[in-house]
Amino acid sequence: MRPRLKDVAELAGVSIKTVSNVVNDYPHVSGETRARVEAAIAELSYRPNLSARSLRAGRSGVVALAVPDLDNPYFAELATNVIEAADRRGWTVLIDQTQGDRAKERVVISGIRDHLIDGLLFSPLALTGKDLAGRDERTPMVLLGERIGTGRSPYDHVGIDNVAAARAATLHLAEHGRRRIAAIGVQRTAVAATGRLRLKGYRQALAEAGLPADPSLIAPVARWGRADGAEAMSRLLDSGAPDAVFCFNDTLALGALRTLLKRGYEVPGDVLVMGFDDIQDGRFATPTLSTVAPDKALIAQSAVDLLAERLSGGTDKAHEVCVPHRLAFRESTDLPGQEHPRHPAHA
Amino acid sequence: MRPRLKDVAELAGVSIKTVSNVVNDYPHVSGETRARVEAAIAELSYRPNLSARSLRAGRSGVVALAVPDLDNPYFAELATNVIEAADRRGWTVLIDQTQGDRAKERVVISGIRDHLIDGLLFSPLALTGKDLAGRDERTPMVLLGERIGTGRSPYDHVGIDNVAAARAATLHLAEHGRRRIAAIGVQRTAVAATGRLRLKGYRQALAEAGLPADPSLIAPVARWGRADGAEAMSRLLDSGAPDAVFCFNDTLALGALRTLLKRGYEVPGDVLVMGFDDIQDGRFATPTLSTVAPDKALIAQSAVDLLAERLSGGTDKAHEVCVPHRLAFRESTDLPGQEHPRHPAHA
DNA sequence: CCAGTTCGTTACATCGTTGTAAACCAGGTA
DNA sequence: TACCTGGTTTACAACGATGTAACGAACTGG
Repeated sequence: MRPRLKDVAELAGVSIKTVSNVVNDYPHVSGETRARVEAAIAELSYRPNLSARSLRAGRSGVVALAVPDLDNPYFAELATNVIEAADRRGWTVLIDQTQGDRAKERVVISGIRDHLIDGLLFSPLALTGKDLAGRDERTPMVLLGERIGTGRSPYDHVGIDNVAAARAATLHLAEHGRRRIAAIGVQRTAVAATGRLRLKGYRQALAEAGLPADPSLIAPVARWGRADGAEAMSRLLDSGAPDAVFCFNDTLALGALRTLLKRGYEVPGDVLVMGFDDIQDGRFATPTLSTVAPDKALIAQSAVDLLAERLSGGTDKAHEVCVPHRLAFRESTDLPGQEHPRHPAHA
Repeated sequence: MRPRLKDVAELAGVSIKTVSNVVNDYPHVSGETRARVEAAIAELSYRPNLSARSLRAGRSGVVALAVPDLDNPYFAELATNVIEAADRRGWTVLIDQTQGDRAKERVVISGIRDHLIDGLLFSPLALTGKDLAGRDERTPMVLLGERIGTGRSPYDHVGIDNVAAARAATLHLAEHGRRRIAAIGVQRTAVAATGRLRLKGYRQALAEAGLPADPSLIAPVARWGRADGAEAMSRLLDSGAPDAVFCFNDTLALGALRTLLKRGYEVPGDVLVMGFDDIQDGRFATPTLSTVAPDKALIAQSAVDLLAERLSGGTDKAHEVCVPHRLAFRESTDLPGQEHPRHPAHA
């Protein structure tokens, strides 16, 4: 079996506690004893039992990150950043995939892993305020991205200003003189707060630019995947072509781009395409994808910091962190005055 | 504080063990007692302490998945599948990112999380056989993808036939009559067994097709990202254009594709492009990316199954599982006789 | 009516660790 | 010599859950 403190203690001829003291760098251990214990530890290649430790300490050093789907590059990149930020604090990250499914999301917040995780970083899609209200508030939770419920929630939240970002993105399209600017990403069924906020920003921009709000230019989707974007774009083209399209995330945009190119439209010549999230794929698509770039590293870092504050018994008041974003103008919107190598085959 | 068995027991007026029996569906509990206990559990919303359980049981129900980088869609998709397969067994997955860094990989296999995880699913990049030899064999480990060392390793391994797959992919390019078939993905510095195997398959195919092995057509890269592929393609074009390119993974291929289109080449007209991994991005690139499609779900499932067998004290002999793959021919290689909508702007 | 069986419940020890408090052993002071 | 002081080490009791063995009660059959 695996060696325990007891085995090390016997081999070194000291008490269990002394070994524990050595392991934990307790100061008052004589050099000679320490050496003997360390030799014994090495010989048996002893490793502390983390389960016992966390039972004793009431802390496990593990936090959970719950996201809809790692297949989605945005969440994969977010997870990468979260894992790195957690690592800096010596935490381990455990990942739950909810598929954006309400039942699964409910399981995640229900404390199913209570006592295994010290905290939860949660990126919800389908939960309502009611679901949250029923939650036992034992394990601290920080919400990422989507804010749940309309009122003041008791949970820390990290996000970006979706309305402002969507507004700026849409305005950018309008500044190119485009007048039929479509939007892809509204979700009819789900709670989809994020989608609603981006829609709001889109509408604000249209109004600001003096453009009519044509409902036929708003393409609903079931999910935010590439296939959904492709299919939605197809519908838009069938029902009267737009001259620009703002997609609520990059995977939708890549899908839309695919449809456009496949059907012979030139991007950005015929249709401008703007995405949201700044996933890596967009930087290597042809044309490269203009997008809203949230500071993902900062989102992850802020979330981990908030959680750490909660864990150390910090403030009661729920914090609301708004992480900055910037717009990345690339070939798919071909901003004049900036250098953008046109695809020569189209030139 | 959080309720323990003891609190529930007191509330229900029974012993701790009886509550435990109810929680664990132990058969011999009278209906009346069970009801009372369940009521108490609900009232306190008691949750078992998983740390205590795993201390007692010697099992945590947590397995670790160590991959280079979730940013890479291949590993993100693999992780998705692993999490699903683990979920079916009631396991939780904890993710380590190694960045393909040898030091970090060594930490992962060194049992740093001994006793927290029951098993390890490991996708190594940089480790040598020597690193593995020094490992304490306490936590069962299953290797994914890369096989380590040349001889028989004591570890279970799940992978695909890289040589055969690369050979088939390259032959497909040759069958189109292309004679200057480049390869992107050789890594000079690292261990990179996978890259070597795919190179071997590539060479076999060239020989088989009676094509000369021109070393200037082999483009080395530092890593397997999009930027590396783009840059390698650029070098290939500068040093005498190839008429087809086999990339050792899809991100390299997407990078290469980007460079080709940016520099005015037509794909597949001027240059055929073939990738490896079948990540989702490739299906929505323009042109869509032909690729080798390993059965990722089966890889994940097999790995989890092997680990489960080890955990239940299974066989001593190391298992070697070879998961089937298929070739996905898409627009970037434009297989004649198959329907492939050409990009109308190019038609 | 009692031995034997089953059922429901319980006390206890244990998993491996660490905080607490107390014991121990110098060496120095009174 | 007796006492104190400080560093060093130790015994013990938790943390919360569960397997074991044993208990009393209710039931069976002879």
